[in-house]
Amino acid sequence: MSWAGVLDRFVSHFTNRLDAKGRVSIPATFRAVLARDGFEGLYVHPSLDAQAVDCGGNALLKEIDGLLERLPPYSEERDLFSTALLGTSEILKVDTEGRVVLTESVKHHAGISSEVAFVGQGHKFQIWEPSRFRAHLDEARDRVRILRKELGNRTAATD
Amino acid sequence: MSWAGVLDRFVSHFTNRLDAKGRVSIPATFRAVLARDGFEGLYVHPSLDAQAVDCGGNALLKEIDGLLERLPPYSEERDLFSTALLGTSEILKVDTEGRVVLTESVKHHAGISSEVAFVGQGHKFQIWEPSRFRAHLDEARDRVRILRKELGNRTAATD
DNA sequence: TTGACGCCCATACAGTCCCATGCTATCCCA
DNA sequence: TGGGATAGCATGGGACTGTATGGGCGTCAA
Repeated sequence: MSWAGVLDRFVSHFTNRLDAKGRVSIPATFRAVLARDGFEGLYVHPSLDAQAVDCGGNALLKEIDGLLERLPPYSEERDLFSTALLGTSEILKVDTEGRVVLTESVKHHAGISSEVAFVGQGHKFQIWEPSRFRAHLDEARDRVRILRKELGNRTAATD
Repeated sequence: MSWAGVLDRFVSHFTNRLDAKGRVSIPATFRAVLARDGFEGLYVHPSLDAQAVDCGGNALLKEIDGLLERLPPYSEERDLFSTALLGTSEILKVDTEGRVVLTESVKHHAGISSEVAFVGQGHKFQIWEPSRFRAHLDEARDRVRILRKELGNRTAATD
């Protein structure tokens, strides 16, 4: 197995605690990916579908930008996307210890109070309230199981 | 901070209060973008399809110019657009603390009384009455979910 | 003169920086 | 191979700085 490119992706998940000031450490491995990406700070925006918040750097920003650029200026479509994507985004500062302060809106959207789950998703990662993430994960596993059965006839499942 | 490509975009949203003199602080991060843009003051005009006011600097002006240029000269269409966009525009002065005084017409169009929501939209930002913005945002997110599905075939949507 | 506006200084608070601590996993050497 | 030294990481907390906000004062124009 080749490890090339692995350092560029957010993988695995970690749970860290908020301190009294509302700070939480970004997992060191995620920080390394962000550093490679070259983005200063942490770009975040509430997920449209889940009670989670998408986080990342230039890779995530580029994805969003690419979506917006396809829409004609002054179209209502574009304003809607800008509002929903850029207007709700935030750029969090990362302190020298690699921590961020989550804003109220971020915590509210994800239902976060004392702990935060960081979940790698390749070019980005998500933050969740830990118990909600567990529930989400269980559901996802179930659906994967079903999907794999359906695919079973056509493809050999990899380990 | 050294955010190439990020500092020149309006991102995130903030809510600030009007003081007794009718002044309101432009969020510091937005001021930084305006400074980079090089525009003196703040260019504003009522949004065409929302109860909000579009604000920005040279980048916004350029977009408006570009839009008008694409319309046939001396056409009724062009007259209408230039009236709606340029005729209702104002250039607000920014004081040494980074505050502006909103004109009556601006406040009236957006229904602003005591608080102002600043909403980043990339090359420009909008100002809203906060509760109206919340409502608009809910609607915008709903519609983006739908639009994204329709666009799904053509673009890689964010998940 | 009065009222609106620009300019300047004052202040509270949140955000940011910097240094300290405990824990764990890793390394090194006997 | 075991056990102590070491380095990296999550976490805590004090000090300071920038930002939003409030208010005073002079200026210019009706």
